[in-house]
Amino acid sequence: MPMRFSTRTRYGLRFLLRLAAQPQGSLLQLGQVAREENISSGYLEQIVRALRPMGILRAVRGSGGGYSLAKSPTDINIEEVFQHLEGEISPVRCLSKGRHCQREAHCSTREFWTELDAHIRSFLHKRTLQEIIDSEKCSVTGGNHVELH
Amino acid sequence: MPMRFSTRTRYGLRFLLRLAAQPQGSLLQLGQVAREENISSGYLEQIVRALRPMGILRAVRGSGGGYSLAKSPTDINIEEVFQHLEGEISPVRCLSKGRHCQREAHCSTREFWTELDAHIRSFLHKRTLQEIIDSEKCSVTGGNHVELH
DNA sequence: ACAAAACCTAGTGTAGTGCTATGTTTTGAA
DNA sequence: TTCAAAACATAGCACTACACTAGGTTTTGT
Repeated sequence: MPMRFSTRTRYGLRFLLRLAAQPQGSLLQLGQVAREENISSGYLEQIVRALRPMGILRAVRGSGGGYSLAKSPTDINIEEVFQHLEGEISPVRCLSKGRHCQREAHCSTREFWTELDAHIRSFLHKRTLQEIIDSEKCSVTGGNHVELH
Repeated sequence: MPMRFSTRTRYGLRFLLRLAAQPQGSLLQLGQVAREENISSGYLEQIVRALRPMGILRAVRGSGGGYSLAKSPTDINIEEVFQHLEGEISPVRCLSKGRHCQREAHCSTREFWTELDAHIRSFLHKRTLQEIIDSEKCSVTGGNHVELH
């Protein structure tokens, strides 16, 4: 039933959006996000760890610490974010880099999967974090905080 | 790591392509496809069963029976095929029909997921089985039949 | 009658998801 | 200099979905 992004990707994206919503330079604590988004903080820590190599996070350790964005949301590419969170985004395994499919040479569907892969990737590649912020509905009715996870 | 289509979808598509490659009206046996594509015939039967409600298959039972396409490949839509094989194609669960997500009203990412969903769907919706046949490479080197599954 | 095909259902090993538990290290404040 | 609060880190575990296998039944040509 999948062909789905995991919670890792969904939660990770939401975390980044929270950071982006903060005033420039101010720190946001992971625990607070976890509480507000109703996500286990231990789990969220793992997710955030996957993002660290990207270099888009500034972390301040110790009491009073927290996270902020190290780059502007306009410079944070969603394809790259998803690659770090999801690991890989190919719609079929034989397109994963490093993989070598034996059918390759005479596969009747490879061309199709390649095109689909490119189509999805190009969508993600064109997007930045800022664009997701911009596309948010203005009709945020706020108030209750019953979330799903 | 997924965000992947399952083998059901991949095998099912390959089965349909085999049928399409047959001369008009002639029958192709599932067992033969299974052997040639190196797929378990029991598993392929389950997959083919999922396609039956679509009405694109003509099955002849009994000895000497087999399958053929009940529609022209130009009239077989890939989105519909995938929906039958995969069950559902939403990149996130909360977009599945019938599902009601509690975050819906104030979700900062819903708009984004909706757009991605539409983007993938439109790609699949535009395609027919015939177009996949046409996009096959002509460089089919044939000969060896070492397949992966 | 028999074989060969389509048709059908239940069960099963494995991998990956979505966590929890349990730490260690860093740092500001008392 | 102790304490608490934060980031940082690793192992393990329950559950689900995937990818099958096993073992049938029904239909039909020879």
